[in-house]
Amino acid sequence: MSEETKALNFIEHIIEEDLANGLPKEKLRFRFPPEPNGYLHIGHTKAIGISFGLGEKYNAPVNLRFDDTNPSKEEQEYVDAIKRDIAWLGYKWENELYSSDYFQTLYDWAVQMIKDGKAYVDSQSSEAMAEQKGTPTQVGTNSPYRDRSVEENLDLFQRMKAGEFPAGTHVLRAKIDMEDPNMLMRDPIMYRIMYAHHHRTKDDWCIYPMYDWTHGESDYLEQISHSLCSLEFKPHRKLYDWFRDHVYEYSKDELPLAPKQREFARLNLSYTIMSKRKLLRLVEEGIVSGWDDPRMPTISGLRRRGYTPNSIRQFIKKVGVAKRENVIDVSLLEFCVREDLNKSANRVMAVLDPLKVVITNYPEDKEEWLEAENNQEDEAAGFRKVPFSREIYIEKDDFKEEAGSKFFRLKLGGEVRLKNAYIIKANSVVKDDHGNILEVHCTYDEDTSKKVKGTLHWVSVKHAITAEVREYDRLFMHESPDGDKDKDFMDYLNPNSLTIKTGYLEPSLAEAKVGEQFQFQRIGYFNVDNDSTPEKLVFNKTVGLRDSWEKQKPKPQTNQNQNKPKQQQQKRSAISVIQQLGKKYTNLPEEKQLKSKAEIQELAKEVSYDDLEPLFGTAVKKAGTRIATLIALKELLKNGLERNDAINEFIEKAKEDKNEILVAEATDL
RNA sequence: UGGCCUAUGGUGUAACUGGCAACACGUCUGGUUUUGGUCCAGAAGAGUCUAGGUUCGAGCCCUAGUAGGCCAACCA
Repeated sequence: MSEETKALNFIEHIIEEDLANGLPKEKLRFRFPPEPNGYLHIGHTKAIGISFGLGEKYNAPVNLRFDDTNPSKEEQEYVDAIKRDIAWLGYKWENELYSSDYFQTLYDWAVQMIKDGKAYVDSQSSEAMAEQKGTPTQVGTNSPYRDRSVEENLDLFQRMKAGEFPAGTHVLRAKIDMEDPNMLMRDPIMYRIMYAHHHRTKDDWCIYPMYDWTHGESDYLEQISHSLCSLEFKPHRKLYDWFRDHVYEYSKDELPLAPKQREFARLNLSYTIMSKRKLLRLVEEGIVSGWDDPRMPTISGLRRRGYTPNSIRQFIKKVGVAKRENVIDVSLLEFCVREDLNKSANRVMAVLDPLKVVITNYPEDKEEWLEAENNQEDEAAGFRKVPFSREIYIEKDDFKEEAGSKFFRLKLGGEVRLKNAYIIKANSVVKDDHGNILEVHCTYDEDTSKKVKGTLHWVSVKHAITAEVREYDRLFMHESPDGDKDKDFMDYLNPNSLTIKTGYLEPSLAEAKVGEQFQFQRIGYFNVDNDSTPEKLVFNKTVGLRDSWEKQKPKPQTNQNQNKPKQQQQKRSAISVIQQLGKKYTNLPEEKQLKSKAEIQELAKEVSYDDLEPLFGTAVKKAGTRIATLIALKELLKNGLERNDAINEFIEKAKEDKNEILVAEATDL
């Protein structure tokens, strides 16, 4: 195994370090712990990719554990969807587990904690407890029940479990420190009473453990070595460790490994939302057709849209892992699907916005079946036949009566190649009363060896089959729809996120099956939607082809006002740029020094003496800054600045400096 | 009147124990091409938030500041 020293992310560094410090490689174990209360989305794929990716990299097991401690929000439907999505991405979990499997162990440990005086039953209202909890900037105060005896706590807790109390009357709390600056340490709740039906444990329990008391302990029970989660759980780490250290004392003989939690920044995608609650709202309010609507950022939505597992895994690989907040541009995701589909999708011809072309010198009854290559990127893809006849459709955009030389599609008097067929020349147009073009009349030439600049896709009118084609645009018009706290994300909905067209397709598509993917040549990648039937084909546009022609045309209107954000990073003052250049100056190779020097001289024109004088006092050690200052000063002197004592002193000091460059700059003064 | 985390080209990530900032996307040229796609060649774009300090030498270490994020659910 030749270790090519690939750049590691910070989590991999941690693991490598643990390994180097004696953690046996066989002890490595990870987990992905979704709560089954919604569908997985593109943000989750990052967490999935990290933990399962690590499992693949180190050949370590990865558990799929459903964090199902809140029966009121969780459902079997979500469990099934989550499993389907992870499997579809191509990941294999070692065990399918549920936090609810550990309820009894958790309970036993809790009893142990009570006996050790580390937990107590509180019997106040949630309001009273919230009040005592304090605020981030204000310490909390102890509960009046904090010092109940062990016997009383034990009795109460058992009776909570037995169902003797109504919901909300008692809770079990860890006894930690109400003055801890970390609010999670202020006697966090471990159990609450809930008379709810659990999707797995049914009605066995009426007390349910809270996240903090469940999650870390589940990790410990599964002997997870590295418990990876997103940044907002960072404050929980202190509590994670506190709970873990206690149960470790109870069970270290059977469970020798103490897991550690580490946190990474979650993924954000521009122009989309990632909150399960908000996605649910889109579903419930009928904005989208369901969790798998192709416009949804859910995994099932992306799947239906035509994204491939491989493209999503590539995407996750490319976005990397770090600890700072980030917003990934959707163009990266689009790049990843195109890259994948380019290799695998067969090319076909489809016209989505038809204009009829009549080839006047082609016999009325004649038809030919011409050979077409399925995918030039894949030799094995083979060939198929496409029918040609006197009347064909081309794309409306592909014809103009008159156009400049930059437009190398069809224009009157111009020639263009029909993909897989002949070269045609446009001679005249037929228009209706309003001047709309109805037909273009062309003549064809059988000699296909000619050099012509443009190539168009087309489809024979007589042979064309029709299909419903759904084109999607981003769901939101704002780069971060939920970024503004006092603006509802629904206000940014894009009313045109779905466009339905009738497409005219080459007949080979008649047998296309649900899920099959194609490149409609010169347009984009499309797949057959679930709604498709043999009687009525339905296609989704996955993503358009890169289009360098579109970019040259003047932008229609509204969109892409990239210049708007224009972050008001106030232009940095000339003097501060000079300082910065100076900082580096002495480290630069000579060539770059000259460049910097010229730049400083240029900037000096915008600098006043008052800007410069404070820099005379720069520490002797900072030779670079002094050089830059001197260069700028010389420029000012050249432009008529009078010398004064401060200047003279600065120059004299420069002449005596040990730095040669500085001395050299000073000598000619 | 707190605590914790973060700060590198437009975006995202790199830079092994300090040694003149790399890769990808995007952008712009040019070439090839029966897709204005793909592919190939090349370019521009940051001197690493600011100010001090340690060092022969700092994006990496220290101090202070600034900016952004997170923390007050019987949610996870």
